[in-house]
Amino acid sequence: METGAIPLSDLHGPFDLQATLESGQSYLWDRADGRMYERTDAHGGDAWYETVVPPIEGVTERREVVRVRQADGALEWESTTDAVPLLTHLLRLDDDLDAIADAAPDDPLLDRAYEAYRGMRLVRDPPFPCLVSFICSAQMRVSRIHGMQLALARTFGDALPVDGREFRAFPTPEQLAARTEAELRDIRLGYRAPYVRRTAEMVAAGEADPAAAATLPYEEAREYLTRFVGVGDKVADCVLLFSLGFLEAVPLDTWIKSAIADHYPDCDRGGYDATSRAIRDRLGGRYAGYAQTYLFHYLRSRGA
DNA sequence: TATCCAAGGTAAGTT
DNA sequence: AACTTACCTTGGATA
Repeated sequence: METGAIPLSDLHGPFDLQATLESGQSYLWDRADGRMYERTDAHGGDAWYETVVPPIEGVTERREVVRVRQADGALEWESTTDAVPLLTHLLRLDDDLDAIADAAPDDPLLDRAYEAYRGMRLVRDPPFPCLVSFICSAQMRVSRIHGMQLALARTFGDALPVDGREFRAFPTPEQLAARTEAELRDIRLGYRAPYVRRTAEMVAAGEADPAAAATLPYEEAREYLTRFVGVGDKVADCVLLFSLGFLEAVPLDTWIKSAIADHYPDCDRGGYDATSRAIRDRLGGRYAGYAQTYLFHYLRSRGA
């Protein structure tokens, strides 16, 4: 594999790899030491993370393996290709985090969240794996959602031998569409099994394409994604935020709902659409999704 | 050791 | 359009 390093001094603002990859945004990376999501807040800071990336329009033409860790003020990487453009894309290294944090509204809770995990970036997952991840996320704990994606890759994905090791690609829409509901239930997807299968079938058949939502205005894009089975407003917002670059998207999950109840009660407008607009506005509009993700990680990881 | 409960919701059926 | 209910599975809490 090729190797290299990206000095963090090249970025706009700080960077925290562990917070970025273990904050419940992406479920597609695996931690090489097997200690993903463990509360070893001693530091865990220099662990290797690895993933297999599908072809991405304008970034990679083939499937590639990437490993990355944060050490000595740099992102060290190993990859089957030059990983600089790939990591820049996946980890949003071009985001000006200082500017984003500075533009955030003056709010005591949000200030604490930004302060606690400063350096956490939003991710940009490949669309189909992201869509499946969040279909699986319904009523699940973060660590189990991650386990489900690993199981999908191990059980149904292609093996990629590299340097004597075997990596597993996330299954393609065609591969998942070819499985039965029972086979998906066998790896403990539960009632999400038919949702994943049907959605994979829709994508494989060209009936709809999650990436196509990227060209639509935000609320139309959310509406578009809900055509997939198992995708409601919340899951659609997650895909828009964590894959398609809609930084204004605010997924209304259990944590943000309790934050609304406790801290922004006037933003509760009953339905999803209206509440979404109100909290998006309260969290700064354009980068409201960044604020949401900091709040989510802050509230969830301090066991409030 | 046994039981209960909630976990980054959604779809389908009622009112 | 707003409100109920069922849905797989399991780690962690409670008895």
